[in-house]
Amino acid sequence: MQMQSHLLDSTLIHFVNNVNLMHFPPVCATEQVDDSPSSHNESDSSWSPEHRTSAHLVTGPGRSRRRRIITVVQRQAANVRERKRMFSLNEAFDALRKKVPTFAYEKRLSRIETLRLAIVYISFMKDLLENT
DNA sequence: TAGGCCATCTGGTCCT
DNA sequence: AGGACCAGATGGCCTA
Repeated sequence: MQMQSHLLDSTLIHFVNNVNLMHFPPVCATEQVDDSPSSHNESDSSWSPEHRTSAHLVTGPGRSRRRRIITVVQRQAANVRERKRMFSLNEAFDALRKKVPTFAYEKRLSRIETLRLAIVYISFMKDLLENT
């Protein structure tokens, strides 16, 4: 048992040494579509603080014309929900970071690095299982 | 100082 | 109708 865990430890060290996140193959090169409805900025005359709480009429082709009126209170509540959602997402990332092997002195993995390392680690362990 | 990462805000869309 | 999810925009912080 001890020998087995030692074997696993050395294999993991080997794995960590060999993994190179910088050369992870790009998964999906998403097309850049420039019809983003949220690409508002200060130069947009309709975008003033007074208009921030009123829903904009969506007129783009293929877009729903359904319009949703959002009050300041609803917007603030939605912001709070979004913060909570992102917080729980980050908690999940932290949990995943703890499961993925890294050296202690290494800087904290970013979210994208954590995901990529987890993918590599899972396939590594899968191969290990199949070949023993 | 440029680039990477992250938090936050925001509006659109989907789902209940 | 309203919450969840998503993606774009933006600004701050940090590091090479």
